[in-house]
Amino acid sequence: MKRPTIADVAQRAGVSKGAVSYALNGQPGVSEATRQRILAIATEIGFSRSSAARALSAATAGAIGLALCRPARTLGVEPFFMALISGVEAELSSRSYALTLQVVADPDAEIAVYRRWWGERRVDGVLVCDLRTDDSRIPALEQLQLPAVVIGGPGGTGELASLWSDDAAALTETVEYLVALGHRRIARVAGLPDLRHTEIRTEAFAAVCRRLGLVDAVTVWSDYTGEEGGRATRRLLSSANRPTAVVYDNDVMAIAGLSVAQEMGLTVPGDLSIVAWDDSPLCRLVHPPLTALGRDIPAYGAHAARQLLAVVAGQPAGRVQDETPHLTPRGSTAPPRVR
Amino acid sequence: MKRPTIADVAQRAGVSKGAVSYALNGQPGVSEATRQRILAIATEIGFSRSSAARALSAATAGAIGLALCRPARTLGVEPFFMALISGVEAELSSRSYALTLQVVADPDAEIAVYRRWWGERRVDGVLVCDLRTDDSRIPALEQLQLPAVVIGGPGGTGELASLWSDDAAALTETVEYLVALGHRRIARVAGLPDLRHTEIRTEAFAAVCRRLGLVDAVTVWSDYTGEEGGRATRRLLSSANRPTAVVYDNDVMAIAGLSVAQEMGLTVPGDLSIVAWDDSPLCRLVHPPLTALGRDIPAYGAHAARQLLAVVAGQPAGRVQDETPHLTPRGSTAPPRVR
DNA sequence: CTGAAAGCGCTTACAG
DNA sequence: CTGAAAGCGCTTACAG
Repeated sequence: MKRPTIADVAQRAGVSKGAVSYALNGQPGVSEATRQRILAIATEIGFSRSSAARALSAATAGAIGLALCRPARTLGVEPFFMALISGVEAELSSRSYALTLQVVADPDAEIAVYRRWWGERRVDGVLVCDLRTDDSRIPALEQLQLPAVVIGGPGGTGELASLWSDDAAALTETVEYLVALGHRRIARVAGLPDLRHTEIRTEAFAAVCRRLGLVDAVTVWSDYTGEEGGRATRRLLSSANRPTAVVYDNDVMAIAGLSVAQEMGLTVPGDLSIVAWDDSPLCRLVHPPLTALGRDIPAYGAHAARQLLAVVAGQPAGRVQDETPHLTPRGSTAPPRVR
Repeated sequence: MKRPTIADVAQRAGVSKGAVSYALNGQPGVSEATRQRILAIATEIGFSRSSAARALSAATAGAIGLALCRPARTLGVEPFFMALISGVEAELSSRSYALTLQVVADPDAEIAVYRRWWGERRVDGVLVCDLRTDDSRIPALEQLQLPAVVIGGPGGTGELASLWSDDAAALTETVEYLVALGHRRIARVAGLPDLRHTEIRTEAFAAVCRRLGLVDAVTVWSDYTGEEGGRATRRLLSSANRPTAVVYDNDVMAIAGLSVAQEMGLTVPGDLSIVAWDDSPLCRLVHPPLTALGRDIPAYGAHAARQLLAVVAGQPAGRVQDETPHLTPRGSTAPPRVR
């Protein structure tokens, strides 16, 4: 099947290629009647502009890039990324932008991808995930002047645009809720320590525990996998002065923690309260369903995409705050049973 | 930062743009010494070819497309797609191909996306997921002559290339295993009925149950969500002659089923054995860990990508069989407790 | 082995 | 409001 070109449309319409281009782009230069006729013909013969030709002459790729830097096994299990991507996608496709995805092994590889994308003019901008402490990707992107929106912060995003949510407030609210239930020994199973949001949560956790006088507050580090989350839980629950509540940095670890508690003969929430971060459907899959900190992830992705498109269009890079995660209490939290 | 072009490289090397192009493409037309010098200069000044210019002149997009047709909520929870994508990605990026992703609402929207991608020359080929019974995407792709590999089958893939795994054999093995344990009342919670692989599994289930004389074998339909999977399980377990074993079409429904069983006071595996399809890390997250039918999904994705690239390169469309899912027995299956 | 030139399909000043 | 033409950055026959 031969692909129709702009010349085919022009010929059919009896106008020049330039006129067709103006009509397609909604620019002045053609009368409204002509524009309508041209558009009708384009639709009729199933014409779509070559993205390559368009990119070459208009110097716009019509695509944005997302590089995911996590090992394949973590990527698969956490619903977070798919939810984010579906939101990004919804926003992009409504504006006829494509999403180019790449899985990378580490931040250096990710920088190399950005450099290549920039050189190839393959994307108009990128969405940056998993902001780290002292993140080498930030200066690299600034140097390339590749439009970018960092999903993360606040802080550590340099001159780049960013979209962040107030994890500190969410964590503080959670601890206050647990304390209100009567908990005094609260532990936290954190994600990777070099991620910026882990750091933010860790600081907030320390601050609220200090303020509320929780001396036994302990944070243990993990890597978001169920395996590690389970192991960390086993360690916490085996300690002499075991916690009566644990807050997990993602849902997968929380589910693993629940299963470890049950395996050790503890009742949830009687002996142990559990709170998960990221309220995916997984939290409602288990018994008891997990109390979780959640927010609308697809909306977050859509928001980031919209912001990136604005930056691509030349608007100044801003630091935008998204919805704060809110706590949905379910069956996994209750007052601690006296022992 | 100004992006270097092929002309910059040519000038630095003191050769023509054509020579640089030949050197970059590994084609004859330049001496080995010149080629090395050109490549060194290209690396030195950080040159990458414009994907747009390349696509326009070489008529190759350097990208393949993947349209995902599932509601956002299902997409997020099932680890299957992320695992598949990571495998696809690994194969593509090793060959410098990009992956263009799009989430669509239904098959018609998906066909529209294919048509647009084709018109825009945005992708060189597509990977087709979730093959349906009498799938309208197949004739549409055949008509467009857009290179494609259908992930699914056997059967129903028209003249297109396809990659399939023998789900019938896997399900048969599973039922035989359960019968060997002593189960006689086996139920199956199936995925969406119009998916080709659901149909294949349903037929295989009916066949093996007939062969082994299991008169109480029952299949109930669901939609892959935990919610529906849980509901289906509740229905099954409330029936007078409730099954002693249930096979689920994905891991999410199996986990929901486990939780429903526990909530109804049944012991797994004592009162009920559970088998999950798709052996993701989720299966090892719960207690007891789930016996599951699994295979290497990233490898499956990589295999499909490799096959698509071959089709794009002009090789004939074949029907390739991938690894058959194998059963990994864990704590959720045992001989039925006599009652 | 190398160079000059046409062409891929658009966009966009520039004249009319 | 419209047309003719240059140009985006490559690839690829075609001469030398």
